[in-house]
Amino acid sequence: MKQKITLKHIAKELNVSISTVSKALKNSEEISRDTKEKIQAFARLYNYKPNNIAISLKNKRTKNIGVVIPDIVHHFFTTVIRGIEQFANQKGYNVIVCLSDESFDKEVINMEMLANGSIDGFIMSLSSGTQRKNDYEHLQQVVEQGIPLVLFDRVTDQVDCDKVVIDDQLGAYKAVKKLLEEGRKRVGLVTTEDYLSVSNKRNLGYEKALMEFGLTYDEELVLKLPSMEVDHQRIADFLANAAPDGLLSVNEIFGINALRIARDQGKRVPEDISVIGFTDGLLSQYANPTMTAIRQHGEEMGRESARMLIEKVEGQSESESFVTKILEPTLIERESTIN
Amino acid sequence: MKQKITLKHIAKELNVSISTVSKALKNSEEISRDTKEKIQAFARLYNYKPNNIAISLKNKRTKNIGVVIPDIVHHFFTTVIRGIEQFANQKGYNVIVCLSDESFDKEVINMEMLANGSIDGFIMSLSSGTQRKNDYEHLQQVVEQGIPLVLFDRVTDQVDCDKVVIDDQLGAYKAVKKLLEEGRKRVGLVTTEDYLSVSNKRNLGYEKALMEFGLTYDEELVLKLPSMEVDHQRIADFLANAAPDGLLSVNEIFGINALRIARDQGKRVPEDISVIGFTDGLLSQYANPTMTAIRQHGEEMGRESARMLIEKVEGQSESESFVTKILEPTLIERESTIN
DNA sequence: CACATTAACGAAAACGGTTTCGTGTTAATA
DNA sequence: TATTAACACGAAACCGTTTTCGTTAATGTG
Repeated sequence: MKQKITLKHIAKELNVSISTVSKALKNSEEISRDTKEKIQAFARLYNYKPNNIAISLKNKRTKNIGVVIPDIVHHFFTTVIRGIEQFANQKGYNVIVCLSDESFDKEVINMEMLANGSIDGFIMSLSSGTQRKNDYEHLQQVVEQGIPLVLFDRVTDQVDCDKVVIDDQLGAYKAVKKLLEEGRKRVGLVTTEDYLSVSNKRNLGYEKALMEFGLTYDEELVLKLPSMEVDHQRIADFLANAAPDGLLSVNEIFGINALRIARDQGKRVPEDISVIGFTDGLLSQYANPTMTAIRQHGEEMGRESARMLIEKVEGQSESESFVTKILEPTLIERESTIN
Repeated sequence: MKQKITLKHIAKELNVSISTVSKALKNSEEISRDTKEKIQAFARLYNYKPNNIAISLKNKRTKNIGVVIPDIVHHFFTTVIRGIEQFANQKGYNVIVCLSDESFDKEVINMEMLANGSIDGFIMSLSSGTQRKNDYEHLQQVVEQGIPLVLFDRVTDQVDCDKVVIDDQLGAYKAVKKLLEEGRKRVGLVTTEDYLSVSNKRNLGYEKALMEFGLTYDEELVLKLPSMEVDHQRIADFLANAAPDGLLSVNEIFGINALRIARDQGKRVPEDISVIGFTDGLLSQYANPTMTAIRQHGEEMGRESARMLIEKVEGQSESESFVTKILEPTLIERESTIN
């Protein structure tokens, strides 16, 4: 087993000091050509690579960024990670992924683990547990310690930091407008309970579009599910009782299920009911019929988050200015609505 | 901005030495009750947390594990990561995710970055680029340096290390057997070119089942796609020309597409053609018709990989014994086959 | 020849911990 | 009273780098 070689080894072997080796490998002017060549050759021969940990300790910079997300088995988050990776990697950063599993406690634990020197900054999306609890002390702490933080998608205005979101209200508005322009009269909404920031905004967009078309918000047409779990029965009952002729779902999975259930109930899609779902993941593309969707641009969101974070991390500027970047959602029309 | 507090700060503030503080916080017997209480109270008050990097440097253990996978926007890998996270987190480890993007070069770069002290061990699945190139030097190097390595799913027997796979051959065999038992006479296979280890084994299982039913391997019934890209045209041509009445796909996405294309060609599924796809991700569950699938047990694979890796990392045993854990694939029957 | 300058290198501190090995003080023992 | 053991703590090495600040010897200058 070839143990990793250190400066000390090289120094001893070549009868020079550690500092000389260090300088030689950095091509310092201080060291003579002869010595540098000798040392560099030796280092190359033994495949010397500096120890990241030691360097991190010295510079107080790890070149790691911590990403904390609620769930990874979720196409949207997965595309965001890809975007983050893309940008971060190219800048020489590694990505440490932690899953909060939608739990406040896990979110806190993960952040505390990472905040003790393991990372240079955080990119995160709040767990539903955290949004429900409405407690952001752990984020405040991180910010106070001077660790850069970028929030994406599920954000809160109770924490001052950089943020990247899509215009959720606009997205919902676009979708509902599309449905109303099709001539739908009873446009329903499948959403989660109010604690989730994004759902909230999407609900607003839904209302706004209704108003604009002279319709009023009808509670009967809104199904609020308590969690991310798909509750088939409640969706089925909702579709049967409220009898919507258009439907917006705040996420993909509810939308896909609604689509299926509607068909099982003998409704034709899109003739009897047209459906639009948020996110635009693989399921929307491959469902039958394919589902019209609001694209959230996860990859761009990830890249942008990484860009903003790394700028803060590397920026010497102590400027306490935070920006919120708002991406525009795109309506992708497919078979579940009328073209 | 509250800067993180260190042992040195506490020591100075309390007029004791750094060693005393360190020992006191570890509740060492060496330190008097009074002093310990004083120090511990102070540390708690200022929310002292030891610096991970410093500890890592000292113990030469980072409590990080590196996961290198070809792609993250892929349900299977995503479930594996979740399994890894689950186990690793509970053991106090963080997970650094790197994407090779199916590229040999990126795989090498990522591993080299991490191998210089950033992680205690690797869990990885080979990129297609690597399998195509058939070059595993970077893995050999890691192993030689004494860094534990666990390969999962896409493995190679050219590297001696722990491995976790499903019995791909058996999976394909089960699927094809199911199709043949339905009475299918022309069972086709959609696969990738031979360089991918898993595809290879699945092809073998396909052949084995055919043989067992007295059929011979017919090249016309096998479509080998050159990459992971979905080539609609070739799939359509294949379905039209070879006219299979049963189909196994080595991955989900090819399967789903084949299913769609077959229907577009006027074929009824499963009456005219029944389809089984590997992986069993969300698409299989939500396709229309839902797709019968070979479940790969990604989460279990992840947990198992993490378990094996951490055992090696923490095990003092220099036992050079490597095991390959083989998980049994499960056939999940759905609408795309006849029950 | 005395002095200043420069080239080439090493010693040591620092990053933030852990840990081994003293060392001074006090109390117990002979 | 002299010896010893236990107690409570500090000094220093160490992990692997980087970097500042000497230090030495050779060279150049007047």
